Amino acid sequence: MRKIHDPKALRSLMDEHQLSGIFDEKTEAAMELFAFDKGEMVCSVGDRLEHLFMLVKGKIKIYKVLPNGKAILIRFYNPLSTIGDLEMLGELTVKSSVESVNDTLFIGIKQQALVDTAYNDPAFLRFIIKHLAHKLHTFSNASSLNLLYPVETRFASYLVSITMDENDQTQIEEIKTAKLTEIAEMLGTSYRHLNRVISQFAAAGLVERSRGSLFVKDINQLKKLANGNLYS
Amino acid sequence: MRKIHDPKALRSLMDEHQLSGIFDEKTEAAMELFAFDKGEMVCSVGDRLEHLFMLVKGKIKIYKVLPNGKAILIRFYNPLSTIGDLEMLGELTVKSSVESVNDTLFIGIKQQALVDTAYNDPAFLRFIIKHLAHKLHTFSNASSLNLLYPVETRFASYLVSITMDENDQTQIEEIKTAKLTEIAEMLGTSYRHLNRVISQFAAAGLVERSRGSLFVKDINQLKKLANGNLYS
DNA sequence: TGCTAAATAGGACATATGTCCTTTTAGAGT
DNA sequence: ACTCTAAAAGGACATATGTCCTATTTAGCA
Repeated sequence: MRKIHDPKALRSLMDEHQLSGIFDEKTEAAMELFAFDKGEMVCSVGDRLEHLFMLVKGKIKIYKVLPNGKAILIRFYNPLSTIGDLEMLGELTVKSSVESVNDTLFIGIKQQALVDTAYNDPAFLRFIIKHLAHKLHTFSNASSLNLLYPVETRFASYLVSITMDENDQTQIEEIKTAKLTEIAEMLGTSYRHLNRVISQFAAAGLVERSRGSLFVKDINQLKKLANGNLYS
Repeated sequence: MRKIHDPKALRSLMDEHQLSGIFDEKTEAAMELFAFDKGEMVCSVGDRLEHLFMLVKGKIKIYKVLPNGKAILIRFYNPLSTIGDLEMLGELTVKSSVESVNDTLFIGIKQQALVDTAYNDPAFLRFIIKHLAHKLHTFSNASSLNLLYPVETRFASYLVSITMDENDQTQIEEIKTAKLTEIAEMLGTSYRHLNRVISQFAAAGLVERSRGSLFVKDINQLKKLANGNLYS
């Protein structure tokens, strides 16, 4: 995590996401810009967050570590999304892990500034509520669907999510299988089964596998399989 | 839905749930008491809510109707929970269906009153945020677990949820299988498979089946199977 | 009471997925 | 280049669940 002191960039990002002028000045004054690198953890279970973050650029991955020690993918977030809203205003410690999928930028508000100013700014609080509501809604969608669709569909969706950026442009076509095991866990399935699905995709020409990497070959077909991109 | 004009009861329920004095007077003044009967719908998909409700007594069931027309259980709520927060402050129309499991009481705040007063009451907004955060948290828990546990576990959990009241007392032991088909949908499984699980439970003496009703015989054993009651 | 339609239960088989192992491959180190 | 080890791939079989169909029961009604 790097703090970036660049008021002009901050202002421009706020404009881009229509954040300017809706909060009171004290809240705005407390905002700073932060950058995370690809693969960097934004927060982990048990952390005590020092900032409330609003994702303004890049993509992040939310997952949960279960009692049995396994991780399961909850979803991806694109801008504009908030991180730490639960923790700041409800629970105490982080309950999910958040990882930066590519290079990301966040607008952050320090905990103390929240207490001093944003806590009493109805516009800010309504902003948070709106985003929480959106999270809850998309999340309940995703998870009902999760229950209903096979791993094949979920994996296609995962590939699409990780391959497309926020403007629906193909971003990467090669996926480093950090460990396929991890992806399997994320999808709530076993490594063995994920493997089967990959073989199947490979046979159909949707992906190509070589030396521990996956290459997406036919993103459009994958999109069809994904049934409307569950993880977005 | 019946509006109940009983300021004393309202006051006493607010006390019981530590709601007194945390909002500003205008917000409090806008609160009214509502009752729903067992089985009554609190809201359905597409509705435009006229009130924000806080469940103060009884139990409600949240489910979602999917594109394919099927319904799937999201969860049960006990007091104190809010209904309509998303709709009032984020989305426009109701996205999930809410049904009163038994006789319930809600504190309601009319939409107009929200706009006039509660919208600008930071304490109230923080209250909503806290409850949204809790929903999101418990919900993400439940749904990750859902992905991991078999129908057997989910059904045991369903039985426990519907059988226990908010004080963990056994409430009903007979379950009218309104239509087992519906329960199957709620659990995201097929009628056929639910049937298998029931037979299995019956064979193990956990439930008894007769003339379209289910009788819970061994709630403790069911609790064990439920693995910590996913739906709560 | 007997008849019929709908609800319920269950049989047979197919598919999705999990578990456990074995084989193959890719790289690191010599 | 050779060997060794860990990651990756995949075979074999078991289990969970879905689909389709048939048998049985229930409940209303003639």
